[in-house]
Amino acid sequence: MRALEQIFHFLFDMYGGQGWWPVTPVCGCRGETPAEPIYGMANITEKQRLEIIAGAVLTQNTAWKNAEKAIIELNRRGWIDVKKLRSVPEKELGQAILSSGYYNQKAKKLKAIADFLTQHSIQNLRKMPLQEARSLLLGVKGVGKETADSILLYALDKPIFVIDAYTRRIFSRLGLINAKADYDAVQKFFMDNLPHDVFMFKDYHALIVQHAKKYYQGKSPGKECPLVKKFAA
DNA sequence: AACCAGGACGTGA
DNA sequence: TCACGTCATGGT
Repeated sequence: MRALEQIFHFLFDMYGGQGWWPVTPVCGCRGETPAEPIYGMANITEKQRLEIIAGAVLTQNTAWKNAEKAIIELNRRGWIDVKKLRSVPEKELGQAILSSGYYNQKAKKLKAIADFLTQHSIQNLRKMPLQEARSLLLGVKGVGKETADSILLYALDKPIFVIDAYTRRIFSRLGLINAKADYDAVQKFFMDNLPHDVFMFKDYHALIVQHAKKYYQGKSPGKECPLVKKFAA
């Protein structure tokens, strides 16, 4: 099964490297605030890792643009900080992230994660074996499989493949997975057929989102998708 | 003006 | 296990 690797290269040639996770310029922490999202992120800061974790929650079933506004507001208030997230009243936190939708639930989730990070620091989580960190994350209320895996991959640099609704749409359309397959089965399929490379995993998922936004929204998903004629079974 | 966005969780069958 | 309701703002 080389299809998955071939599709990655096809998408990479088509769109180029995506440089996910998109860290906001205001969380730059590199002296100057860059005008555009930072690509590569080999030496990301602790604060940026926390911003990614918060972003993973804020973008749940929400357009990234709306989540991003909330992230910028959190930065503006100086709340991309574990202690701040814990100490600020939940109601105020909700107001700060209003634009991301589900703001009451997400305020609770951010607090739950902040509490969790007090017990298990980002540094410790990074040193931890993948599965151990994963099960700990899944124990946090509001953190499901996709969010946990997004955090593991993009904030903690762990080699795990993120599955989302877009992944299902594209690859079931190609006939490579069953549309009703559960999260773990789809993830296993990708991880069994790809080298476990963190940078590739990051860009692959980002490319899937980019591609899906172009060809898999609206009525008749996948209509003009160039992957279909080349890779559909 | 419906419809949907880079989901997760609680509930009842 | 599985289907379904709930949470909610902002763009098309």
